[in-house]
Amino acid sequence: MNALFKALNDPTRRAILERLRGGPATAGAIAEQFQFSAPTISHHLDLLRQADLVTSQKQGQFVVYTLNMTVFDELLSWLTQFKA
Amino acid sequence: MNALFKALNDPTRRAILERLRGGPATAGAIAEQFQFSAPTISHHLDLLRQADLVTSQKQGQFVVYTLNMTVFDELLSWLTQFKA
DNA sequence: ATTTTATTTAGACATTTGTCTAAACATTGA
DNA sequence: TCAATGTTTAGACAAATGTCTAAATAAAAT
Repeated sequence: MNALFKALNDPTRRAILERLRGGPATAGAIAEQFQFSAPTISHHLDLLRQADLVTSQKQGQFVVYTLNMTVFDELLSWLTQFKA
Repeated sequence: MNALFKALNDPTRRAILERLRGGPATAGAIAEQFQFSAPTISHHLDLLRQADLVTSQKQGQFVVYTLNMTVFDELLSWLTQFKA
């Protein structure tokens, strides 16, 4: 839960999630979208993975990142606690 | 949206929200629940207010904090974007 | 009036965070 | 085998964050 909120607390990481909503993408393809360096994006992807918001599979020299929507359920149920 | 995620990215602040789920409470009553100093809790409450997650009304020498559930809708709709 | 109680503001300080460049690692292609 | 490409790791650094104590502000009680 901590890792989840931590991961979401950055506009770049949220933008990455939104990008991944359109389907899986390689680290490089994701990085192209932003002005930041590849290592910076790699670090953001790492935090997203730590929060289990994305998964990664190595495909040759590429690493493909995929959105993991399962975790959103956890957030949703935390949230629903307040809807009343 | 930034202030919202920022406010949620702290276990103490989330605990305050859950406390407030049981009804409004004064700054002092909230502070009692935690090991942190009153100024620290005051600062947390300030961040929650900046995110519009709570409102505050002064009542005599007390300040009463109330949960604002409206903002959860915003978060919910951001979230639903991913459910599909 | 003065003191007590409730809360916030100010300032300090250690830790965490987001970014970078340089270097390492791994895979593909010549 | 060597060079190019894609990605991550390591280390540095400024900025942001969470905490504290001391002081300020405001209302209530004596």
